[in-house]
This record gives sequence, C-alpha cells and structure tokens, in this order.
Amino acid sequence: MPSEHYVTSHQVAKLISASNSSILQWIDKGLLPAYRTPGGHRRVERGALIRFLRDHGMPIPRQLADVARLLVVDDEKTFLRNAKRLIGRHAPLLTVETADSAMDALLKIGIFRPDAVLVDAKMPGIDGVELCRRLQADPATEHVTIVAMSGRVTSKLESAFVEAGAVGVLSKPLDAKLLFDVLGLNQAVASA
Amino acid sequence: MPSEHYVTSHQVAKLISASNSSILQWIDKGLLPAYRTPGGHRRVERGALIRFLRDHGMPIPRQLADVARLLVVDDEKTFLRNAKRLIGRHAPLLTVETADSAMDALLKIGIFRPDAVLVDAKMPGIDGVELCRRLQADPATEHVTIVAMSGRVTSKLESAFVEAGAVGVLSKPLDAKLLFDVLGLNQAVASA
DNA sequence: AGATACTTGGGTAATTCGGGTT
DNA sequence: TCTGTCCGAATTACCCAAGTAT
Repeated sequence: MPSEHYVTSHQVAKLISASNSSILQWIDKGLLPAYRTPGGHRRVERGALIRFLRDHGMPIPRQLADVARLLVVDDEKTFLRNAKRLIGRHAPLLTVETADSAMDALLKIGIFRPDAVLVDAKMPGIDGVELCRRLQADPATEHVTIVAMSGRVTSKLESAFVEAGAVGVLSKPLDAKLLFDVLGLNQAVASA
Repeated sequence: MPSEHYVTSHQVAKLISASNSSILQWIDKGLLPAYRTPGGHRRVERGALIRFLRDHGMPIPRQLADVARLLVVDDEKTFLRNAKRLIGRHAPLLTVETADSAMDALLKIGIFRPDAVLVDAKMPGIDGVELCRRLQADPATEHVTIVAMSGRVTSKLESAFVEAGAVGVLSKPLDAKLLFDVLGLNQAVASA
C-alpha cells in the first residue's frame, strides 16, 4: 500500500520494525499524532508518520517516502538520461530509476519495486511481451503497471502488449503528458 | 532473532562478545551508525554492523552472516524439485526458492532477497559470470553469496566464476554436504 | 611511575516488548 | 482477523567508578 493516506498502528509497527505496544505509547504520549475512528481505532496520517520519523532521526522506509516509483528501461543511456530529466520536471514527486539492460531491469524490478515500468519494446535479450506476462503471473509484481514504448508503433505490436497485460504502447520520442495519462497517475503525483 | 533487520545495543554486545558500555561508546562516537527510538534506545542496522566489523577487521559471528534464504536456478524442473528436497532434508531451517529461467531468476533475486544463489553455469539466456558481476556491483545485492554448478567443472570455468565474485563451482549432481560447506553454513542451520 | 585512552561493571529509572483478555 | 487496553517482565539508558593496555 504505497499510496495509503492513513495507516493503522500495526502497519506503523511493521513499517518501522517496532513493537505494537511502542507505537501505541508514542501515540498516546502525543509524540506521534493520530486520529481515532468512531470505534476507537487509531489512524496515523502518512505525512505525520514521516515527520515523526524525520524529527527523531529514525530511518524512513522507502515504502513510505515514495509516493510512486517508476522504472524506465532502455538500452540507450542518453535516452534514459533525457527521460529521467523529462519525467522529473513534470512529476517531481515521482521517484524514477533506470535500467540499461535486460538483466539490470529484471534485478531492479525486484529490488526497486516500481509501481510502474516503462520499457522499450525491442530490447536485446528481453522480450517485452514475455516480461509483461511474467509480471502479471507473479503475485509479488502483478500490481505493476506496464507501459511499452517504440519508435514505430504498429497495431500488431500494441495488441500483443495489451493482451499480455500492458496498459499501452507509446511512441518515441516520449511525451510526458501522454505518459502520465497512460500510467493513470493522478494530479498530485504528476504536478505537485 | 537472526533475521531481525535492526538489533539493540545489547544484542550487538552479545553477538561480538564485547561489553554493553563499549557498544554504546562506539555508537556515540559515530563509529557504529545507529538511530534512536523516541525513548532513547539505540537501534543498529544489521548491514551497518556487518560493515563496521569488516572495516575494523573484527570477526563476524555466524549468526549475523548466516544464510537463511537460498535461491536455486536451473532450467530443468526435475532438477529443481530434487534439489529442493535434498536441501530441505539436510537444512530444514533454510528457506529454499527456485527459478527455472533467467528471467524468473533475476526477478526472484530482487523479490525473494536470497542470502545465497545457487546457479547453473550454462543457463540459456543468462551469463552466470555476468550475473555475479551484477550482483557484486549493486549495493542492494552485493552481500549475496553466489555458488555456480555445472556438469563439467573445468579450472577455466571455476576461475572465471571466482574472479567474478562467486565462492565456488560445484559439480552436478549436487552434494548437500559440499554445498553447505561452500556456503559457509553453520551446524545450526544445516542440521537442526 | 605517570598519562592517556579504551574497556568493563554496578545501580537506578525509564523504555520497550509480549501475552492474555475484550 | 484485527485492534484496544492492561499489566508484568525483560531490556536499555545513564551516570559513575574501576580495571586494562599502550
């Protein structure tokens, strides 16, 4: 749940590797602001938790800090650099990571845990369609949004990707507005 | 708790057989990175402790470096099934995951976060030596222990893998005792 | 023998943790 | 199944003093 606005006390405990009891005490002492539901359950606002952790010099889990994460995969380093800059300018809150090879991409999908992957349709050593199927098949990655991109978008290419689970195929060069639209990113992430 | 992400100062003291007071001083001097809970308790990240010990030439306790998760990579499903059974019988405490393709292996390295990877030297679509280099290069995976395996082990093959960061190359069929030896597993995990 | 720095140990107050029950 | 509340047990911090090595 990378974009939940409120988290329960137990979720907080798991997130920061502390015991449930400690979280409750911190809340009750007023150190960590929290609301109460009508039923008496505590709810902690995302931002409040981040501020609490920052103010106490405690490590902030990436899961909390990042609003959304995007992995861009292309074998041209210059393209990656430009794409990262382009996206960063239009969506400062989006954490962007890049991979310049198939091996790097697969490793980083697991490590970086992106919410979305933007992948070149014709990477050497990787079949983009097969990648989509793999990500869809594994429970750990099935939630990942996949967008392909290509210099020449054909209807055949597009249907193959969409059938495999991608949300669409974009044409190069990249259009930031179109990308965010396809990714379904909300305004808060895209503009803020 | 051998797999806790954070450890207390007292646990550190016990782990490395030093006094509680010394640990506190090392932390307060900045030699050993740690953060504080709101109540003032110190928490040390596992990785930070391992780096601290390594940088100071101090012995690293088995409990800290112990292998807990192993990923076995081979393109033959029957081999994977047998290997999992073999390893499970000899090391019940070891969590074993398998991957039957290069793509699957790379994804699972990130998702499963293995402490060690046992990989066939000649997998279609993946260069084992290159995999070693990649894992060594990324801070997120540099700690992963890599063991290769092959039906025909040559000295050339072995030196190539060792140079790339693997701890060794085993011959097929697999010998559980030999595997645990190369992995540096202690008795507790290997037999228990 | 002195000086410095590092390590260790005791005693009390406070914090964190985990279980049992609603 | 998850969460709240209560409570006791274990752990930790902190301060101070003494031992050890260079």
